[in-house]
Amino acid sequence: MKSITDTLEQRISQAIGKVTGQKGCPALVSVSKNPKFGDYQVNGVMAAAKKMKTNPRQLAEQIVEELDLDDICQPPEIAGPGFINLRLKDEFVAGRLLEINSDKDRLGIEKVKMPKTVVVDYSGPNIAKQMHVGHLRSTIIGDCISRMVEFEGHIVVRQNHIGDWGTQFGMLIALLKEQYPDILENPGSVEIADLEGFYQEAKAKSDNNEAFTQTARDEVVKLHNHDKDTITIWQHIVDESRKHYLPIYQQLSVTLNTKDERGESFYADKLADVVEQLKAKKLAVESDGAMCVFPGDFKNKDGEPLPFIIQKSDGAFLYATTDLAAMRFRIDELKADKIIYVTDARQSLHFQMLFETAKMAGWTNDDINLMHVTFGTMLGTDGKPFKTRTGGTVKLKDLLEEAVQRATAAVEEKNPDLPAEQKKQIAKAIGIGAVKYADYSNNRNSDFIFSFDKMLAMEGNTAPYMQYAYARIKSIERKAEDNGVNTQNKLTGIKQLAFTEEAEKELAKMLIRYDQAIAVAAEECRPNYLTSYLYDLAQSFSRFYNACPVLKASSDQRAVRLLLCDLTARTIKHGLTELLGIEVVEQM
RNA sequence: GUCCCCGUAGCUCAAUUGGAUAGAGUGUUGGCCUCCGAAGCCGAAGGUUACAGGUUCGACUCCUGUCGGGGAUACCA
Repeated sequence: MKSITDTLEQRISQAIGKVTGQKGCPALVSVSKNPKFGDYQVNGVMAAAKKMKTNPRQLAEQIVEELDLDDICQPPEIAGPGFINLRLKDEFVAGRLLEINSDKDRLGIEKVKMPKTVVVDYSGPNIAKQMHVGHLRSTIIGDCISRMVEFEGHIVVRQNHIGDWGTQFGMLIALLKEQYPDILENPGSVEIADLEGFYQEAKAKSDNNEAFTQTARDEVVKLHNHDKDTITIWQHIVDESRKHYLPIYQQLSVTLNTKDERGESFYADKLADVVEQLKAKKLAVESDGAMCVFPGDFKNKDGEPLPFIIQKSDGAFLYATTDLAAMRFRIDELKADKIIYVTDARQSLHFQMLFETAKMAGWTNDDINLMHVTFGTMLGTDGKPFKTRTGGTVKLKDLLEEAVQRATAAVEEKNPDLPAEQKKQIAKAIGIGAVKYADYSNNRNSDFIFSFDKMLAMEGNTAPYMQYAYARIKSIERKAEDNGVNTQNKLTGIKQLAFTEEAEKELAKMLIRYDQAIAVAAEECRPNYLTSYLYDLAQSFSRFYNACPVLKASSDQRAVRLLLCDLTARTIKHGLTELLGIEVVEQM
């Protein structure tokens, strides 16, 4: 079914067009902030009046004359300088709820009619090292974007642009060869249990031992020349590394898989061609020994044109080259209509130059939407970059473990009598959910202060609050079941409902807005719009819960209220598990 | 120097991109459990949206400038 905002937007825009005789005067329908102004408000009349050089209130009256919204709204009201305020009819709201109720999978939300191919580039860990907190935001924000866009009905191609080809692999290969001289005979027998330790060891040796440094350099050259033995060892390191980061994706309920990996190594043999073509197009020129493109009018600190360096003076390629190759692959082979890059804000200049260069080269055009989705830095409670007490980087694994541990303590305190296995599962859902939700609920552009205490707080806009709201509803349904009322049986095939209490209506109106929340969050790539909606919904439910007894209500009322409970639970569950990748629990 | 992001209640943050009286949480404070899970709900207090101009019916939002914080800025990614 079509979203209410879209329906209203369409009909009212049409009426505006008819009255003014002009195209391009959108109705600009939005949800009213203040209930005094109804449920939805039309903001576009003032702009249209300006265009027509006419009185906005009069224009609004003419538009209202022309409007037929009787099936949806009560008679529209004109207010202020020329707003049109709309109040939904109870019957319409009830009808919507019944439609949502009858669609178990998609809660009545239509798929887009014209699916696009959307490439989402996110996570992208440097796999020589263990994943640390710096990877968290890209990983989960990108995952939520992928899930939302996919749910809308677009074709999402996830791309995990892993760092698997850098110079650091030279020293890892050299060290592995040194420690296990017979590794080539049986690479599978060698395990790297402590990836980070192994990296540190290689780095220390590289810093202090010239002979080793030279060997490492030689290995890089061999790697890039596809030397068979070196490639074998490299592949082994990649495989070992994968054993470390795939479980973290799994723990985070991140949808990335091995098949989504398309890292630096994949593009390695496409880089020379990128440079050749840019040279042929006369875009790349030599400057200070390096091959550079000078896109746009970016300046360096001396006020001179800023180069986008695609080949170093020693002949090596850089991430600019790789990103250009990747963009060509995504547009030419993956047929991307849109590419979303989820990386921190510090890389914004790089992406501006990348996009500009690709445009100059004719590798992309205005039909392809290139979007750099930025996010701020993760800070500690002291406001400084998030580090361990000793100043090291925080490993993602440790961070998640601590979150689960803290959640375990909370569950133990609140609900000690649950079976141990269930407590464990709840603690995991709460702990991991808290970490993810805290990040999602923040505006991604702001720097984000990481605080276990805040995110695990049981009150406020947190994962536990959302999970609690869900668990409470499930508790009602269990109680109903005990009284011989099966909620699903009761609600299947329900044909009509009537609201009696204000709290019921408020909750119902929240429920029918879920599609709009997803649409906006996906469009802007802002998960916090979604969490914000879910939180409003949960609060709306809590008010309803306090005001309207469900099980003790009369039979008719009970049916309406059970439906409201069930749809709330399904919406929260869908939002959390399907779109945010956060588990819900039946009890907590 | 140039460019980008940010500056909103004591604190942590929103504000659907130009809409009406700037909202939540937390903290402070007053109330609500013989009633479906109080990890909850209702109320009070708390603001010159850093500052100064400008654009217009209307500005936290757009433009100009100033102050303050962060980041980027030639061969790491």
